Amino acid sequence: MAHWLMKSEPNVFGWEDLKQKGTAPWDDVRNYQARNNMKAMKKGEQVFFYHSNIGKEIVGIMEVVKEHYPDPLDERFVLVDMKCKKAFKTPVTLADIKSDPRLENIALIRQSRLSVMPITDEEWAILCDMGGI
DNA sequence: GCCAACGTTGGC
DNA sequence: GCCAACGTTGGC
Repeated sequence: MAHWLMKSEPNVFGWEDLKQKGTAPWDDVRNYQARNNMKAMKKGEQVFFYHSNIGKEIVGIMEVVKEHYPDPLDERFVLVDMKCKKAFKTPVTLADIKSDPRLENIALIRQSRLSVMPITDEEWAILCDMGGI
């Protein structure tokens, strides 16, 4: 099973919004690399939720409940449905991630503008541990 | 508010 | 197909 990370600005759509809804479509991705990653997501895979701009931290884990389908607003792109799974006990900040040498190659740092990216199994385990779960 | 990184657009 | 101009993301 692959692992992923998705970014959202919490003032637009944050962890609390997903928690309240339970399940929600992940929309507004307008970048082909990010879209290709969304297309590769399989039902049941786990995804970190990262708050960009405000907070700059991983706040929890969600799960893919519906694999990619066309974006009704733009057929070049796709949506996936995500379910709120588990909040981190302690959010893991970008500063925390940058200061850990084990995470120096994480896509979050290496490709700072990418909004949907794969996370290695090793990175996943480290980040879950840092998040207290 | 600034700017680096980088993706997209459009003229040629 | 190249590349300059431009727009966007996202950290600082």
